[in-house]
Amino acid sequence: MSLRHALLSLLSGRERTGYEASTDFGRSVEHVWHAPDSQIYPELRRLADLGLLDVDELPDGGRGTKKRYRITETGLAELRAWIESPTRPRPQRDPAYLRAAYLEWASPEAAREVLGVHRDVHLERLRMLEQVRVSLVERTNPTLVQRLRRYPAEQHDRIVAWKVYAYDGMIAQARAEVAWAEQGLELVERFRDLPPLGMGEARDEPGAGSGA
Amino acid sequence: MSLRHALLSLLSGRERTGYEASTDFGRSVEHVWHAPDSQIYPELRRLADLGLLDVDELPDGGRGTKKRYRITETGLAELRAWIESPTRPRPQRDPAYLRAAYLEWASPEAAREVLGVHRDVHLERLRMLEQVRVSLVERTNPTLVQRLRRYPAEQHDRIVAWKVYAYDGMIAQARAEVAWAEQGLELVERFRDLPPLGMGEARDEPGAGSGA
DNA sequence: AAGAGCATGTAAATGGTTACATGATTCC
DNA sequence: GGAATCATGTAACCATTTACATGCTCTT
Repeated sequence: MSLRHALLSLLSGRERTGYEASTDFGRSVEHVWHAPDSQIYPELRRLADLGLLDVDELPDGGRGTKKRYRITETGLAELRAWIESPTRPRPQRDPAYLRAAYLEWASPEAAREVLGVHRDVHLERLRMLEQVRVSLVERTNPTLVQRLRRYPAEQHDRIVAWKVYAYDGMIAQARAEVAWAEQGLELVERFRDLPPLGMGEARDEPGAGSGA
Repeated sequence: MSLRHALLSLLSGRERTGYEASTDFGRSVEHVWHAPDSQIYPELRRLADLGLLDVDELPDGGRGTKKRYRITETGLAELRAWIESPTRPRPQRDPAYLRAAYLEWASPEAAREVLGVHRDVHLERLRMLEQVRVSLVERTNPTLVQRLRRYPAEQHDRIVAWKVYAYDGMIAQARAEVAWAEQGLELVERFRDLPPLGMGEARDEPGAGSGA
């Protein structure tokens, strides 16, 4: 239910057309909350229906119309209320950790591959996050620059600080994932020569009648 | 789509009735993959329909029947194939990070509360994870003990090692969350005296016609 | 006699994924 | 002439959440 708040967050920076919202989303909020276009356009409309956004239909040179969305006072109040309310953390549900807990079933080659991909994916994410972090600290990030223009200079440090803070957290997460994958790769080597597990060696507990 | 594999993982340890599966799930796999009963029972049935589990209906002393589920060769093959295949990481979608990125909207009191809850939740999770880790290393964890009974002693170290590895990863994550929350609490104090952000000071960019 | 544990779910709603659909304009 | 970008979505499906539903047995 937070796509809603991701969009309100974005639109609290400046008004945007649906298209701008969806592309800017992909460049900024996306790193914190993923959503495809097919979710964004309908959600913008729903937010407008609820009065959290204002819409203007702009003629779009023969092409049809585009819509300009602007956050309302109600929308801002909703955003603020959400930001100020702690919510339970999302329940644990990460396939990588489930898989890791049962890697005794994988061949050493497959385990190496799985953990290698995990490391690489998070290394790449790490590089991306670090780049964005730099653009925030240097205040060259376009989405941030536009946001700052709306607020007095005394507010700028704080606005930037929370963005950087969020990225710092995700950077720490990404580094932890990389380190974890590397530990995993060491474990694979430690058990490299052990024969694979099979159902063959399964022995049923006495008393657990083997059906038929 | 991995509830399926969470259940196959659990049942690869030993056969269970639906009820045992759902309670044992809550004690073990749950820490890695959350699912409520209302998902578990129907999924067990689906897995049986697909031939990944065998079912025996056992009379349950007047009460009705209970079902005993046992993983099949096909089920084990499916589990193994899933474990050996890397999957894309789940897209980023954590409300805590979205919220953090816009904490300039919160009052210092609310921000303190939000971050404090985050820290406490993860501290508690951390303690739980560390306890389970100990029970794995000492091999007193009941679910683990039952699993080990099915495999030759030479396999035990590896089986335990991957479970511990998964918990180590989650422990690192929990610690990172706690540290991150604490950094956040420091940031709150740094901006304690800055007036709140409001829509009041919003200035529209020139050219962005103020509607109506 | 009450409460915990055994034993099993259904139903409705929400949220997210994937694939598809359309057509203009501007840049190379 | 073709690709990228602008500009919107719809539809079907799948997974997850939340709330509810039922009734027995064993222990205190």
